[in-house]
Amino acid sequence: MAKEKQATSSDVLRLENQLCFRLYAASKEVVRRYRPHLEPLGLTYTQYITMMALWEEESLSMKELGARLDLESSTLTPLVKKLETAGLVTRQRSTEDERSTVVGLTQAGRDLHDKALSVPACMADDLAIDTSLGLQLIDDLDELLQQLRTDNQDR
Amino acid sequence: MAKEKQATSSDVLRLENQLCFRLYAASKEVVRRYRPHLEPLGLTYTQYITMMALWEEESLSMKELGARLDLESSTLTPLVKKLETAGLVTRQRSTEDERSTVVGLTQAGRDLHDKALSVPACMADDLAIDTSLGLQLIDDLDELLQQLRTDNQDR
DNA sequence: AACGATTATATCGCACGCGATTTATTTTGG
DNA sequence: CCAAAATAAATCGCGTGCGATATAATCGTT
Repeated sequence: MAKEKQATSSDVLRLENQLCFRLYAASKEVVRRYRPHLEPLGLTYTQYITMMALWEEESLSMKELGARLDLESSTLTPLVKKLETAGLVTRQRSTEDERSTVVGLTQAGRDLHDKALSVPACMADDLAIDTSLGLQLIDDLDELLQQLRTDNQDR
Repeated sequence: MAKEKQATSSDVLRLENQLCFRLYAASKEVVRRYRPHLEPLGLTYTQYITMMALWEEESLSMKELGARLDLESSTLTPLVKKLETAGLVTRQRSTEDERSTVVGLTQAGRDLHDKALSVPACMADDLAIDTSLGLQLIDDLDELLQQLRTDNQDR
């Protein structure tokens, strides 16, 4: 392997693998760290981001939820049903388009918002990520996601 | 900590502000993009990175594999058993420490390496990530992972 | 040597996550 | 106006992913 600065073709090929694996590892690690903070709320990470979307909008269709969370209906349907069973959300067919299912918050779901307010601060403490690194990663991940989604269209 | 722009409590909860969500979304998207390239090999992404580790080392214990891939034995055991069923790897108890299970490559597993060589190039084409963005993300994710793992120790 | 602690895997239960398919509803083109 | 295409959810099957626990082997201490 070349030791100097020069990038060989195998370096370039390896880049994709390395980037993917690091994303995969970092994502799993951060979600793992969420678990203890979310457990008192009775939520998993995916349920938590679903509730976050609803705390912002109060009510969203399954399609809108899927677009925001980047999840398929096959993932979302059972997940939202669990939240419904837990008494946090309601599910009902839209009156204007009966193909659409609208998910809304119950009072218990709204109430959970207050308890959830402490989660980001706890996570910030727990992760103890350097702030400038965090901000830079957010920017770069946004750019990555945008690049991934724009060239999604020619597939 | 204090910025000129004060963050409100609801800003803190906002989906778009969360590093974690971006990692989660980016990781899923990249793994999704791998799928069509790995399907001809009969591998999932997790199976692929497992085989990559073995193509590098020829033989690894379950513990070593878990450390490399950042996976628990509860994930790894069934996964490696599937690779064994597919005829790609062997599993046997270590003779020197019978607690340890050693995973090795079969000839079919070694042969698969050649077919897999084209995958990173296909992914590089497919993702079409800006090189400097990719390199920067790798560096930043490395730093993130290191920070996560060092303060893991006081938990 | 003995036995409690540690270590390496394996097992179990639960929750994603998605492609493929199905069902119900709306939209559209002739 | 109506059948075909498109759309929105739901369902199914399979493969992770992990915490909790179980099991077996080794280590450490006396």
